[in-house]
Amino acid sequence: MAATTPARERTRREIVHQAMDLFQARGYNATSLQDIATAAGCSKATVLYHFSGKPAVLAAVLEPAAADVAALVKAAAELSRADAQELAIKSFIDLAVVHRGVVDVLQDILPVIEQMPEVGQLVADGLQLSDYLAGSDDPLEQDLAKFAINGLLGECRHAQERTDDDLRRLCDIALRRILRRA
Amino acid sequence: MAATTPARERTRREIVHQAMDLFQARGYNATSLQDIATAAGCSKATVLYHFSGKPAVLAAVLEPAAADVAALVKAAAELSRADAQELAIKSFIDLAVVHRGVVDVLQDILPVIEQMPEVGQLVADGLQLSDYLAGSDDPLEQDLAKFAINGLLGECRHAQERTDDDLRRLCDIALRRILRRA
DNA sequence: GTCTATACGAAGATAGAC
DNA sequence: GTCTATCTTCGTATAGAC
Repeated sequence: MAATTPARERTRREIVHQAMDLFQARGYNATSLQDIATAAGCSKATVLYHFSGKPAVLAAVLEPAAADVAALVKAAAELSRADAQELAIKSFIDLAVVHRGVVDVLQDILPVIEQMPEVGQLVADGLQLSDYLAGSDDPLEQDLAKFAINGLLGECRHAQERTDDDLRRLCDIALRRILRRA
Repeated sequence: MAATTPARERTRREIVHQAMDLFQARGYNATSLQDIATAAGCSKATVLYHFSGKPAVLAAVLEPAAADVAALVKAAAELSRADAQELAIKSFIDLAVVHRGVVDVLQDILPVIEQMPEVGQLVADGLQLSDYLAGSDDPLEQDLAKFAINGLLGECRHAQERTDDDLRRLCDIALRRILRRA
């Protein structure tokens, strides 16, 4: 099979990769297109050739995580409520740990997340997961599930130095304590 | 006792008040000095007459919460470890609920909080409280305390519609579940 | 595809009049 | 104390050459 225009793809990938690192380290707001271009070794104009604007770069950065979350939501929909909760506990932790860089990025755009159609689906899927996590329609349990998610996401922020397994173990304990599924 | 130059104080207070509302609604980064000035009914230059810059406005906005947290840390230092933990559970919830607007604001400056000397003391006091909350030197309990704080702060964000008592009750349940002090 | 050069606007901050 | 006017810097985005 033929390689798909290597030059174009290589530059594009490098832009997304560097943008990810910068968004994570300094936050989305504090990162300019110039910063991204410099880190990627190209010019601002090149970034804007590949992406329609800064929000489009953000969407590309979030895309792998958004796809994983969407797949999880779809899988949970096939299960019974109890099985969906157990899957949500296990898999949500996995996703938050593996994509913890994305968690950092999302944190920074929270105040304006409603005005970003690029992340709308990801937010909607996250809320759906919160529902599966609660395991029931009891408002208290629903609130506790949201509480747990906030704790989980907070724990995965700025946790680059931790090993994946350590972080997973901690989050599993905390989640099961809150949800009383220990 | 003589009133302290009412005109000056009145304008200053109005600036802080409006800045608080704007920081909370749109985030610190997304709020300009012009926005604050317009909301306060004065000019940008007037804002900069009262405050040395945007970070100084932020410091003034955070000041009441910072004072309360500092007082709590000081009070906990006088107690036994077990009593300090119980005080931390009760009072930290109170502070987070009462100052939940400030929690919103802090959220937005997290990525750059290290570069803001204005909030350094508040952050340091928060970490100290996390220590009291853990109740022991066990690294797992320390991590769980941080997890709990993240959940607690997350719950207090964007919670303007909730009553104080509802929010307090929910946070108390969640905190005691995580810390196993139910 | 990628670049340089540039337009355009908004932000923080200052100067000086009133 | 508060204003208008201005400066400077920096952001996004576009135009056109290579």
